[in-house]
Amino acid sequence: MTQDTDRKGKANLTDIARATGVSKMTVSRVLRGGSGFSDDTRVRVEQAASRLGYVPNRLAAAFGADQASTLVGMCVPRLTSGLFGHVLDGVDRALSRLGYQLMIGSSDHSAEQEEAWVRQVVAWRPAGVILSGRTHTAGTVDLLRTAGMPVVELWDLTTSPIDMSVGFSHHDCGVEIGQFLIRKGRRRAGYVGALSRSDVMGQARLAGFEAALSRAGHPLIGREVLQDSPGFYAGYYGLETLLARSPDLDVVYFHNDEMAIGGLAWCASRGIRVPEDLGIVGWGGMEAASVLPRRLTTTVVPTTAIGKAAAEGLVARLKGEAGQDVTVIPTRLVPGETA
Amino acid sequence: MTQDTDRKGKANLTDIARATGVSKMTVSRVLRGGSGFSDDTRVRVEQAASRLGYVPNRLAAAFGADQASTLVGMCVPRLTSGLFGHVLDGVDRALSRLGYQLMIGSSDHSAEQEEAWVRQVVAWRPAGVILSGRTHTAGTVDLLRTAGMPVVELWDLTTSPIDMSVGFSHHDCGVEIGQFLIRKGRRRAGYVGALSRSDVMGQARLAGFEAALSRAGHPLIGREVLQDSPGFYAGYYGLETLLARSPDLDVVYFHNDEMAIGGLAWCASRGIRVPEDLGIVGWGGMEAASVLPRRLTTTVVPTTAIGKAAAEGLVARLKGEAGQDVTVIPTRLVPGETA
DNA sequence: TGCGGCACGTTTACCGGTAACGTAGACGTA
DNA sequence: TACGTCTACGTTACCGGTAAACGTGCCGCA
Repeated sequence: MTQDTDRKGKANLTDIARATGVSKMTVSRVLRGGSGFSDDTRVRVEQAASRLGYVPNRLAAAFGADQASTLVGMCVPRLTSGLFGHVLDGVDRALSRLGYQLMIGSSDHSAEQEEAWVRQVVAWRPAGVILSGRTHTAGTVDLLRTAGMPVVELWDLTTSPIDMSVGFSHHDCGVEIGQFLIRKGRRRAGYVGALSRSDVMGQARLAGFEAALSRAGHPLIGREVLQDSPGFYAGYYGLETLLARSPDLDVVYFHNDEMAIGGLAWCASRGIRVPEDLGIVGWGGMEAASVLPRRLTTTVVPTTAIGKAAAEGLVARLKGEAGQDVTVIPTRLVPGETA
Repeated sequence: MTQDTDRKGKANLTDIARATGVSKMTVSRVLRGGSGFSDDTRVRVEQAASRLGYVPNRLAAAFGADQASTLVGMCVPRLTSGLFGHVLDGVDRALSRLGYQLMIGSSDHSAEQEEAWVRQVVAWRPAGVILSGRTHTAGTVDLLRTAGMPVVELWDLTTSPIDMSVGFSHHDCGVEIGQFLIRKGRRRAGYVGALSRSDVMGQARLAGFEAALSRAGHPLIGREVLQDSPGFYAGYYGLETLLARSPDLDVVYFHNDEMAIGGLAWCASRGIRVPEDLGIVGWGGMEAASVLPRRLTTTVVPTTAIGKAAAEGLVARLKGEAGQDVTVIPTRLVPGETA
């Protein structure tokens, strides 16, 4: 009795087996909901388990049955990004519903930091890994290939994924905005971005934007890319700097909505009318953007859906279901009233 | 030679031992950087390890040496919250620098969902757990107490933590804003909030706010608490609803900055002058708030610092250093220009 | 010459689960 | 009665590390 009640917080299968008078294998079978035991045994095992405050040891289970654990690793560029918060949320909801646990890390837009994280996380023998973007070091790819676990690359589509890819094309977002602005009659476009380390995805949008403008015969006039985090301040001061150099722009494409809102704030402070004097275009689909006095012209990214699709694709592959290698989750251009 | 080069992605200590001609215990010591081996042995082991593409198995390590793993669990109310994104970032940076891995989950402001998550995560025998808020089920507390691992409750301070507490008092935030508004001559205050499930922390701010107003003899006139997520929309329409009922308010305290910005947008659309006709006060210290045409009156929360302090406190306890049980990270009232 | 001590190892046991296989008894059937 | 089959368990081995205990050979020193 004494050893029953003084739960030291560490009852294991053997303790339950002893208390019940069966073998620990039988206890394991009952607790995992298998078969091969009587109803009477099941009840006695369950009671003993709850009386002893048994907490299963997944470490031992995942290690012993050397097959897949229920751990999934995910690496995002920045944890402070509102967009990736929604992606994470989509992943987390889908995974926890399916009984998986999420390990996260951030790369700070550095492929080297991503590799360091992958090296750490692979040591935990996770069931699968979700990465952001398509730019990885050779070491990262090697590590994941030899580990032989499902890998989803999300956010920026690639036609030759390590394993699976979920997202959209950043380049095409830029192209779409470029064509849209040309149709709206804009002819003198500028760009304001921010480069935290090597954010290749923002660069891909810019490249698409430039390509579309050039094809239309009205190439990009000026650009201002700050070495700063892509937030409101960077947009505010970035626009100021850009217009000091190129005062005759008629529209500015921003790295994202936060920066575009910073740009709008700067226009408001200088009495510049939007969109009459200057068009302002963002990217990302921040919630804030849709409640501004004027709806921001931007590209809305279905963040939660991307996270959900990535998680579900991963789990499908784990269960042996043949899923698609590349899943496109389309973005949506919202015309808004600022361009 | 063949078995050397055909790495099936699963070399273990025994393989390296065989390749090097030493025992696996010696390999273990070398790879963990201990002592008790010659320089020659070290070099040969390291070379064999890299040649075989050895990836340590932390599952086995954490399980075998049944002492602490390097896993840390953290549960936040919502992954999509900008503030908690920064907290997560602070935790993640501190932990990864110290060699720990982060497992996350979200409770959606539900103590029951938090308990379900704790039950999952404790099964992984993490080194420690970080929770958000001070409201937990009895089951959660029990689980963590018997598991006997360090626990940090962050965000909302409690004087009787499960183990450790890092953050500030939400109640005091409300009191401070209440006193501030009274000093500024406001006499007819309202409140607009949103209640996603049981967000007790917003309620604590409201309670503090009301108490301060009542003590000053000018109690809260009206409130509007929406059953919605506390974003821009909720602030916009919440203010509209509140003012329809109580048109003569002279200041409104919002659940957070997002909602306050929604409120500002509504005022702008109706030609209501801020702060002359109506004061607007937020909470949280969103980056956006400081670049608005008028700086928002709000309380800035040092989110990253809280995350960092929580992670470092946890690790300090793991290393046996005696840390504080309760760490106060003060918030800062920013007067702004909207009240 | 013998002894202690150090540097450099090896051996053994074990963590807590799970897979694979073994087995006793009940029951059905030819 | 002999044989097969099913149910409800028990036994054993093993996953890949780690801790602790236990060898060695060589050195210096009394």
